[in-house]
Amino acid sequence: MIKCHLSRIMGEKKLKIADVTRATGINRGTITRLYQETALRVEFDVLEQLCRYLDCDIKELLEIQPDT
Amino acid sequence: MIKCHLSRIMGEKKLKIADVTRATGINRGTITRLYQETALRVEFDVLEQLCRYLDCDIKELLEIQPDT
DNA sequence: ATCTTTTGATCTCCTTAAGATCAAAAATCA
DNA sequence: TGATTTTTGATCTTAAGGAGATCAAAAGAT
Repeated sequence: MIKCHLSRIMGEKKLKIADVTRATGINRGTITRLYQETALRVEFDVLEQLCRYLDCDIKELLEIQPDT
Repeated sequence: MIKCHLSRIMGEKKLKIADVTRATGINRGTITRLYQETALRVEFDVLEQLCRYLDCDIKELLEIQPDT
């Protein structure tokens, strides 16, 4: 299972979904899905834009969870 | 730009596309696109299966390239 | 209380991966 | 070398789910 840490990172930076939407131009629905962890895939340019805006690495955003 | 290092990793391990297809069950077209770097997005479960099979981390497979 | 902003929910449209197939190229073997 | 098997490139259709938009409710600000 792949875990997306967007909500934690945004929390740490006190960012709202609307902030990320405004700053990156990424569709709000897309960010919401990643935030809520309902997304099953990701476009490479979305991943890149998010990392750049959040000033983080891919590995900080996406992590492979060990099986439970 | 996001760089996918699948071809290099497969090369190092001397794996063919057919090998990865067989072992992971991922569609050959999907692996080919990642190998040729024509894919524009990736399903999370494909990413996970590839990392597990190749025994690598997401960061070894996907990297954000600095602008050229 | 009113106005603005944010967010959750939901809808349609569109892109592209998934999956399958065919033929050519490459590799394996007799 | 010729025959057989394997691998791969190309391409087509189908389908999944993100893109984009909208509406209403909730939250926040004035």
